[in-house]
Amino acid sequence: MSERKRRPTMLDVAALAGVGLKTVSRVVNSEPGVRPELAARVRAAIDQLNYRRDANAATLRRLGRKTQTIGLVLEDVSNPFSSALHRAVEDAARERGVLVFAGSCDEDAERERELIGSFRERRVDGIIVVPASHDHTYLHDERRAGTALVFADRRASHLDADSVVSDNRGGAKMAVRHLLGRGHRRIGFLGDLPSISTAQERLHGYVQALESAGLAVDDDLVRAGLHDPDAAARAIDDMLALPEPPTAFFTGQNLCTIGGVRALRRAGRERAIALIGFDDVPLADMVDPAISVVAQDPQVIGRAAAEQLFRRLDGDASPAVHRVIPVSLIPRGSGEIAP
Amino acid sequence: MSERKRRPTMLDVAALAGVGLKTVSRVVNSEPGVRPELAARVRAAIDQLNYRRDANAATLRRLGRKTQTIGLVLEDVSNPFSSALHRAVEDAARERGVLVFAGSCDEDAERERELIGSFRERRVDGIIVVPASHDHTYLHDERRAGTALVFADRRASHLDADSVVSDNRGGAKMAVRHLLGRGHRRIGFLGDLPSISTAQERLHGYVQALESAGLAVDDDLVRAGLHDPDAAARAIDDMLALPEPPTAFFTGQNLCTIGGVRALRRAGRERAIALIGFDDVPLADMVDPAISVVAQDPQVIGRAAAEQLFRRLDGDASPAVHRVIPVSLIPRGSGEIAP
DNA sequence: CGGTGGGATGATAACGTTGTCAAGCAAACG
DNA sequence: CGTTTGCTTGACAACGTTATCATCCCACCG
Repeated sequence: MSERKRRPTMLDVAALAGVGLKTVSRVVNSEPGVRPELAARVRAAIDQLNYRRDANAATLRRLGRKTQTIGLVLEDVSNPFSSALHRAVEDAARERGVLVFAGSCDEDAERERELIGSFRERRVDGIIVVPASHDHTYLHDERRAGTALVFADRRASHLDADSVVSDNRGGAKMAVRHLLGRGHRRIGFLGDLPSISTAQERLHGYVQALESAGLAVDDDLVRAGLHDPDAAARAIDDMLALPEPPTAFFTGQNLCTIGGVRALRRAGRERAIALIGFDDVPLADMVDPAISVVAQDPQVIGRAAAEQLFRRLDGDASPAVHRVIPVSLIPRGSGEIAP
Repeated sequence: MSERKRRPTMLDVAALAGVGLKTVSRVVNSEPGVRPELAARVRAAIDQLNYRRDANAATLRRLGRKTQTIGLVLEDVSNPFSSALHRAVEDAARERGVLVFAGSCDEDAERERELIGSFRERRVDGIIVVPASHDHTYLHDERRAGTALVFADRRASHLDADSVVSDNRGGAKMAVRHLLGRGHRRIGFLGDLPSISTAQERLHGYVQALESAGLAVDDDLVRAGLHDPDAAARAIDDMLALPEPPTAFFTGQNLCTIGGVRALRRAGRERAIALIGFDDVPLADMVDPAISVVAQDPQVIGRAAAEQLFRRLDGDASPAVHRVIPVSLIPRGSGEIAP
C-alpha cells in the first residue's frame, strides 16, 4: 500500500505556481482579471497536483451559501415509482450541477424526520419529500432559514408548501367509470393504509364514481390498509367467498394490483373477473390477460417538483403552488372483461 | 411570506445560554466534562433556537476529516437492479449515520468521471461504483488521499481495488446446461454491449457450457451489443428466420429478456421455444409461460460492497478483496420447454 | 496555610476557501 | 513630469466549527 498523502490545497497550488492564494481562487472560479500567462501557470500546477477544490470549505465562506446539493425523501429508493421520480429529479439537478442525497423512509414518520434532520445538518439547498408523516409544522423554521421545500406525490399537512401530485381522485373515478361502462355493478376496492392521503383520495374517487352512477357503496367490497401483495391477495380471496361476490376489482395501489392478479390466477378467475390497478406495473403487458391500469407519471412529477424547487431557489417567493399531474387509463385487457 | 432569518450558530446558542462557545461544542458532541446543570442550559438554548450544527463546517476543522457521506455511481437509479443495490447500500450506511449521494451514468464513461469528480469535490469518505468506463487509473490519486473505493457488479480495470460481483460465468453455464439437459442443441445467445465485462463473462459461460458438452458455437446464434428490448426482439426475429432456427434462447440481460419474450409472443412461439434470462424481471411469474431466470442478488451485492467500504474506512489496509456472489436458477416454465 | 492537582471553562488558532481592500504598476492624461 | 485611471495581484479577515491550551476554582495534601 502506498503511503497516505495529504490532499493538496489552494495554498499548495499557489506555492507551486509561484502566485498568491487569491489568484488561484480566481482561476478556479473563472473570475476575470488574471493575466492569461499567469492563469496558464496556475492551471498547470492544478493539473500537476491533481487539485480539486473543497466544495464544503468554499460554501462555508461564500455569500449566497449554496451547497449545490438537495435532499430527496422517498418511500423507498428501490420501488419503481420512487426510483423513476428519483431519476427525474436527478436529471433536473444535473443540469444545474446539483447533487442529490436520497433516502428511504418506508412510510415511517420518525425516519422522515431523521432524514430531513441529516439533510439539514449538511445544509442542503432544498428538499423534495414524499411525506410519510402527517404534520409538517416542524419544517417551518427550516423554510424560514431559506431551505426550499417541495412535496411530491402527496401534499403537505399543516404547512403551506408547494406540491406536485397525481390526479388521484380523477384517476380512480376514471377507472371505476370504465368498469361501470362495461356493465359491472359490484366492484371491489383494495386500498393502501388510509393514513396515506393518496389512498384516501383514490377511495373517494371510487365512492364518488359509484354514487354518481346511483349505486350504493357496499362496505363488504371495500378493504383499505393493505400494504403488501399477500394482504391484498387475502382480501380478494375473502371477497370472492361472499354470497354475492364482486365481478370486478379496482386496486388502488401497485402492490395491491400484483397481489390481486396473483389471487385471481390462483382462483382460476383471471379471465372472468375484471381488474384495473392504480399505478402502472412493469411487464403488465406480458401477463395474460394484460393488466389494465391507471398510469401515473412519476417522471413528470419528479421533473415538475425539481423545477419548482429550483424556481424557489432562484428567488421566486410567490404563494405556494399546487400542481396536479394528469393520469391516464391504459386498457390492456383485464379491465375490459364483461361481468 | 415571512422574512428570511439567519440560521443560528453555536455562537448564538452560547450567547443565549450565557456560556462559552466551546462549551456548546462540547454539549453538541456529547464530550465529557460539562456540569449537568450547564449542559441542560445549553440544550434548552439549542431547542429554543432550533439550532442544528453545520456538518460541513464541523468536518472542515475536525481531525479525521470524515464527512459521513458516501457516493454511489449506478447505471441508472431507476432500473430495478441498480435501485435494489442502492437500497442495500443506503441501509448499511444508515446504520452508521452516513448519507448517500447517488447518481446515474447510463453506461457513459464521461458521466462516470463527472459524477466521481463531484463526489470528490464534496469530499465523500468513500465511493461505490458500478463502472461504465474501462480505465480507472484516474482514481489512483483519490484513493491515495484516503477515499475508499469499492467496485460493485463489475470489476475495476487497471486499478487494484475491492470488488463485489455476481458469478456471471457460473450463472451463464448453469442456464445453458439447464437447456442442454432438456435436450436443446441449438441455443441462441443475446447479450449486452461487449464492452461491459459482465456481458463478456456471460458470453464466456455460454461458450464454455457448449464446448464442454462437445458442441460447436454457431456464430449465427450469437448476438451481442443489444442494449434495449427492441434490438433484442429484432435479433430473435432474425434467428427465427434462419434455415435451422434455435430451439432455445439464453438472454444475457434484463432488457434482452423482455425483448426476447415479446418477440416470441409476437411470433406465437412462446410455448414452443425455451428461454432463460440472466437477471430476474419483476412479475416474471405472472407471464405465460412464466420466465425462467438466473437471478442475481443485488441486495447482497450492495450490502457486501457497503460493508467492504466501511471496513476500509475503519482502517483495514489489507490487499484488495474480490467477492463473487452466487446466483440461482429459478425454473418457472419458459426454460423447461423441450425442443 | 501555602502549594498542588484535577476538573471545568473559555480564549484563541486553525481548517480551506472566498470577500474586501489596499498596493503596485503601467498607460493615459493634464 | 506629476497625477490620475485602470488593471492585476496578494495580504488579510471571515465563514462555523473543533483542537489546543491557558486559566480559574476548589479540594486536598504536607
